[in-house]
Amino acid sequence: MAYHDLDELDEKILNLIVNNARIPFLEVARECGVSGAAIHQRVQKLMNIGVIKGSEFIIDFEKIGYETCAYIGIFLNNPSSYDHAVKELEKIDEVVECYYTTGDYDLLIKVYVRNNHDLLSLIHEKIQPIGLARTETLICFKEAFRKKLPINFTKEVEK
Amino acid sequence: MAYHDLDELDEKILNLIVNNARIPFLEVARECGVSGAAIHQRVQKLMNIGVIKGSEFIIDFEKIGYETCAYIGIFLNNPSSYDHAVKELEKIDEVVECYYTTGDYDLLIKVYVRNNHDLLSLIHEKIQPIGLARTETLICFKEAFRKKLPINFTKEVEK
DNA sequence: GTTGAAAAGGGTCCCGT
DNA sequence: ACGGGACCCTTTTCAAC
Repeated sequence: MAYHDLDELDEKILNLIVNNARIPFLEVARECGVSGAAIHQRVQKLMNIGVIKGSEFIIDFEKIGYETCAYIGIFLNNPSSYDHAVKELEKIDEVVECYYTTGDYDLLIKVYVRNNHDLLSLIHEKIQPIGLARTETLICFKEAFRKKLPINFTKEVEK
Repeated sequence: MAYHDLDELDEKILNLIVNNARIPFLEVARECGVSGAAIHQRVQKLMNIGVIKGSEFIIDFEKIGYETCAYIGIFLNNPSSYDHAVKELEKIDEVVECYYTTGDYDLLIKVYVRNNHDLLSLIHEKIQPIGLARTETLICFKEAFRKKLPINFTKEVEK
């Protein structure tokens, strides 16, 4: 089932719940003018088809001691080592996101550490030993903003 | 109030709820061996001090038609234009994250678009007109994984 | 800061349409 | 696929410890 089979109600529900996972479904129901059971069914459907992958609380990692966030571009020695590198990177707690990329790097990862000193240790003692060609680090010293893509698949937006 | 004032119970609660915003607090209470009211109060406190910034449903954007994700490194013409650039970038729907960075770029942003064609339009028609020196695009053609940092602030982990 | 209980409200399921 | 309703569990509040 693709998103083409989803309708305006699915879209409205998604936009209502995406920024607040704790919103009561009955409130969503009232907003949408349908019953709570309908919302319940729709959300269930959206989870079954994988459009909704889960929910999470958003934590301010800076406030709990992880004051350094960085992106690290990774160059692999050879293409065959992709899977191995990803598997090893996934084992490292501090690595929270990992992408296959085109362009300069082979992989791009996002990491959280307590401070710059820990960043260096992380790279030297955990990331480099995996067996990469080279890495390039980009420290994020401030998150300017973070927001959600408006969900919109029923009518294409005009350019 | 800093994270140093948080205790093992706060830590345990955070680890239990961070990957499931819909978990009943009573279930958390049972896991932690305290009352539901205690969990309720703790979560309230964690929100008040900003450790919990909110909650969200995790959407698979690929499944709703946004098949291209990219990071774009931005070079500004001059340092004074930081704030203006950030303000303008925030207005663009497709830009979902923005960081001040050290290293090669001045800013790093994350964008979601429907396809590569839309990525080009986005850069040429919305991002470049803000008045930047140059941009460098890095397309993520697959998210290898995404996970959460284990929350751990009571005892420092040994290296 | 935590508890237990009470009141209010939401989640879930089943059946009828 | 949706609505109504029943049942049960959860959220939220508050007095008391």
